[in-house]
Amino acid sequence: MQINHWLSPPISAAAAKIHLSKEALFEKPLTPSDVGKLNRLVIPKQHAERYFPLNGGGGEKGLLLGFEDEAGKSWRFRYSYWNSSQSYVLTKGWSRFVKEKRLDAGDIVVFARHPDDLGRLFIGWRRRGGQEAAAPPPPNSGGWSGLLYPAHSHVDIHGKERNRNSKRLRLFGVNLEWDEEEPTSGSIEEPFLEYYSSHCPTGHTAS
Amino acid sequence: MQINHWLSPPISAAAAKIHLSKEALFEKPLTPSDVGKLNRLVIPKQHAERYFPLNGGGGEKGLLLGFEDEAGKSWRFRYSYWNSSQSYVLTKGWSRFVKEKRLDAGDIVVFARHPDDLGRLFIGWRRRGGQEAAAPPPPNSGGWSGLLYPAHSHVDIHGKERNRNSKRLRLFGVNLEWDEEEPTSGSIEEPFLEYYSSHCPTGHTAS
DNA sequence: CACGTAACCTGAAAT
DNA sequence: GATTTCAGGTTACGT
Repeated sequence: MQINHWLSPPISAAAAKIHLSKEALFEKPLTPSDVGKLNRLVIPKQHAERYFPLNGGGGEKGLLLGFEDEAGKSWRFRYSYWNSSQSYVLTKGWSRFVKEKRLDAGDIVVFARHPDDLGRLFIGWRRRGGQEAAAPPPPNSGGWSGLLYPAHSHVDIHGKERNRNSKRLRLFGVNLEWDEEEPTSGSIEEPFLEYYSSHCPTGHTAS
Repeated sequence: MQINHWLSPPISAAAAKIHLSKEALFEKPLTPSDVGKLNRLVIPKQHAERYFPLNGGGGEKGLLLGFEDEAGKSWRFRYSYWNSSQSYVLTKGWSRFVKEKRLDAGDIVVFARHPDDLGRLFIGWRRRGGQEAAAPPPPNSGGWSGLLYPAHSHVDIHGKERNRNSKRLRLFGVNLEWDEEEPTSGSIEEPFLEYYSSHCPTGHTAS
């Protein structure tokens, strides 16, 4: 069963904002092309236009987007719109990210931003679902050194990525979403932190 | 056995200059990309910077280089530096040359200049090596209506192209280099002229 | 709007 | 082992 890691159960958005450092934007399950020789990541149009708008003036040659990963490492990607395929893509720099993180088709890339500085972007990832609950994650099985909360009220509601067994709760104008099945025992935060931070070089663990 | 056509045996540079009309600069064995759909010829950096320097002032958008072929026909190519690949290229005009000369991968393009007018450039070519010594060259098997001598004293001394069985002689400040094995019978000039000029429409043959 | 070509990008290989 | 080179790709754009 897939755990939706950043949509933790009964935490209010305000409470989350206090000790969570990232605002989730969207996820992209990687296609074979996303991790293959095309050296590009297609960003679903609805997310691209909502969070990374290219309003013409943004530059016909696209722009450079800077992200931080779970270790605080900086990643800069060229972001542009391809008329030929009518799609938004990350190009230059993307293949290096795929290689360093050993990403494969089915793995999921997570985009987020700083709640108080919307220009500060983060990129995370996790291994493709199916094994997390069945076995302890191997080292480097996922990346992000912090908690997340959703940025808006309709995360993938219409997308294929939405977990149809999840539950939603609207608090303080923000919808929260989480999985009901197979709740983790004990603290709701520890497994998440354990999972995401076990290999984090900056030491942001749940201790 | 490949004949090094412009590095003829015991001819002094001065003698050569009297009746040879071209100063050899360098050769480029054509890659599949050089003759393919990329419509560009990559000029090895060492040769580009030595003979076709683009000193910034040459124009960030490159410059137009004019050459004469074996028939005296004028060819103009756009010559520029690609920052992305850190390489010097001939672009505009190149594909027409490839098509007219029927150049294929492995064929060799030869660059030369006028000894007394260094701004006068020549471009020649020959079919890929391996058959010249084994069989008489077919019509249109190579192009250049003149003799060549090396432009400088260290042609590929450190490169892979240098024939390790060749001999060198320094005369008048110019190193000459030639193969000792399998010397051509008779005149040292006739095979060269025969080979390069057999199809020359202007009739500059060895007659 | 299809085609030709300029410019950009990357991986592999050489150094 | 980091850097440079360049062959082989890509997209973008002008005609």
